[in-house]
Amino acid sequence: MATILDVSKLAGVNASTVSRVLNGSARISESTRTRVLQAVETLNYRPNIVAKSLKEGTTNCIGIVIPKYIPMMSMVASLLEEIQSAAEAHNKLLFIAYYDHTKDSPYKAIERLNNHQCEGIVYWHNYILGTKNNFDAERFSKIIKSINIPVVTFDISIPENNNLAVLFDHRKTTHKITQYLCQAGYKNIAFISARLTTKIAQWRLDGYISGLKENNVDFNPLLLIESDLDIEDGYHACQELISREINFTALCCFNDKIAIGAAKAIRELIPQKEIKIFGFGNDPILDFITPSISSIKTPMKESINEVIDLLFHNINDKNKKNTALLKTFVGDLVIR
Amino acid sequence: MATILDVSKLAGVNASTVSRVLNGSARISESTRTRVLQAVETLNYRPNIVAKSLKEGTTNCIGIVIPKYIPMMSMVASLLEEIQSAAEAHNKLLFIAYYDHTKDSPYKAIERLNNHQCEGIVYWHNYILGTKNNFDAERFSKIIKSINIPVVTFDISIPENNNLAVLFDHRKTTHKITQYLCQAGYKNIAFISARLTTKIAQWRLDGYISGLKENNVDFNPLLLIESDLDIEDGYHACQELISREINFTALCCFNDKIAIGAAKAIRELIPQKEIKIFGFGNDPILDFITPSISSIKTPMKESINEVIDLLFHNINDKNKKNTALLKTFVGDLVIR
DNA sequence: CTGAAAGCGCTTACAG
DNA sequence: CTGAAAGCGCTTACAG
Repeated sequence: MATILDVSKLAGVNASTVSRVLNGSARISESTRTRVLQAVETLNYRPNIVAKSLKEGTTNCIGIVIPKYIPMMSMVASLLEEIQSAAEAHNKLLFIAYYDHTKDSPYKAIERLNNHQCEGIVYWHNYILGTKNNFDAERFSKIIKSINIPVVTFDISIPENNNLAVLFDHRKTTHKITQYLCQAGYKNIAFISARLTTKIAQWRLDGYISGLKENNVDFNPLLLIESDLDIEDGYHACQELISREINFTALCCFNDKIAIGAAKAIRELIPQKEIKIFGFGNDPILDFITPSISSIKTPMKESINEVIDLLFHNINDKNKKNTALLKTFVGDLVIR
Repeated sequence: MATILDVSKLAGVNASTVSRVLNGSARISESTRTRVLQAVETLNYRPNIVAKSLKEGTTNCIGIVIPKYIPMMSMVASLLEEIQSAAEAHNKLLFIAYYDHTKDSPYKAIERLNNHQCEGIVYWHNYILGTKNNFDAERFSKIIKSINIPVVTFDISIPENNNLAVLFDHRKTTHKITQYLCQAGYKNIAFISARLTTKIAQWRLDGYISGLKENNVDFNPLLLIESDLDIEDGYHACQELISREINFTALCCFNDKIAIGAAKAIRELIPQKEIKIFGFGNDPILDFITPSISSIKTPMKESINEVIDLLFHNINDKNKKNTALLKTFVGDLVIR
């Protein structure tokens, strides 16, 4: 690859002049400019961004840390597309790092990105994975503090990180659902929860129970069942629920996949019953599933935009103000 | 951020010694090693990889270029996860860049990655987008040649790029389906195709027709319809097909989404008929759709592994041998 | 085993 | 308007 020196020699000028022509950072006589551009063309010269970065102390890169095995694939895709668009608009390139169930995985991902001199990082938390890898908020915030770039956390808030975070109110989510169901006259509302070892499942359960309570419906533990997160898991959980013979008339599921599995079990085992099913995520596929599945539409687009805003605002503003940075989103009911 | 000089001062040694301790590139006396590591710890020093890259002429980064609006979201997710794992295993970080329907988008994506000194690039082609942005193979191969790093192309082959590519045989795909259907006794096999302006649609159509021919079934143009790629599009295309009243008994669809939409139309409009439906991609959701949809399972895992092999093999081997690098995959039928 | 020096490819004050 | 020099933070031959 040609360097700036090669170009300068060919054009018969100093390297600094080439730099200035290419960056438009000074007035250059028309004749030298032409000669320089000519030489650039001939040599097919492209500036080495690594050298540029070292000199300027800025890499024009941002990073995103993503959990593996996300239940909603489409979320990853849209998050990535949005963040990448935003990055490109700011003329930055996007690094991507995954973390998984292994112990040090989330911290290492952040450190790798930081070592590559990213200017900012988005960390997407996943409570399910976080339970498996023993996510340690203290260790996490220590790392965030030790590196010197903004880290926006998605779906988790770290107080020591100035609450630079975008959250979903998981409690309100299920609360909205039971509220809706109770007011529509449903009383026996079953709930297929995620494993209750996870915070997120606990919050959702809390919303479910408090929604019932507000409508004077007693919580019946027999209507509650824990499940893993895939379609098959929902299918089996619902089978089990049905076998308890408590005659539920509505069913709230932790996510759309579980709901799809549950719908299948209902279709096969108790097709004569009309059961109102709720999922979470509002996967477009739901329009094509029988029996119908209502869902919660998470404001992905808005929340992602918020993440992006927070990130770039904090990259540009070195003097981070301690204002309220935390943004919380709730989903909307989509009834089918 | 602390630099290597800060560390060396604190430890009372030369910067080169710090470098050697950290890289294990020479024998160091136990006492200096301890002092250096101590200083590293105290200052929370992390080497600046940008400086290291400039010096070593290697950035430990690879890049991937992905089309926006992929029909199969889960493919993006798995491709990214696999490539990222491989990258991490090779101790490399992954850049991601998207291209879209705008004219210069794919070339620019590659150039951006190259300017950031990636050591290798994976380019994932999409024929549908390629039609919209007037993908120009000549321009593309010119760029690939002008940059000096290996570019592995996925789902397209560029001869001037040493055919460093992983392909799907789209023709064989539909050929397999019609072959199967004909031998199972189906004669009126409808086909919801993608827009025939795209190469990929033409290949699939070719496979469809030749499969029929081999089984002495005449191609009936009334059984063919063009469609866009989403669920709704499949729904409408199938409606139209049904309104033609040609009594098709089997239906081959360009992808799973179209098939899902078509299945809905069939469920609603002609529920009494038993129609054998085929999609493409074998989305796991198909197990939960009525009426059943068979599909083609693309060997994603294997093909991605092949991409990764080609990429890292060519990053490490500077003297690219002109051996057969092209790998072609065909999908398998999954009957439901 | 360790230090001093040179250099990776840029940019940018400083001169003129 | 342009050049010469210094320096970003590393690594690595070269000495000793």
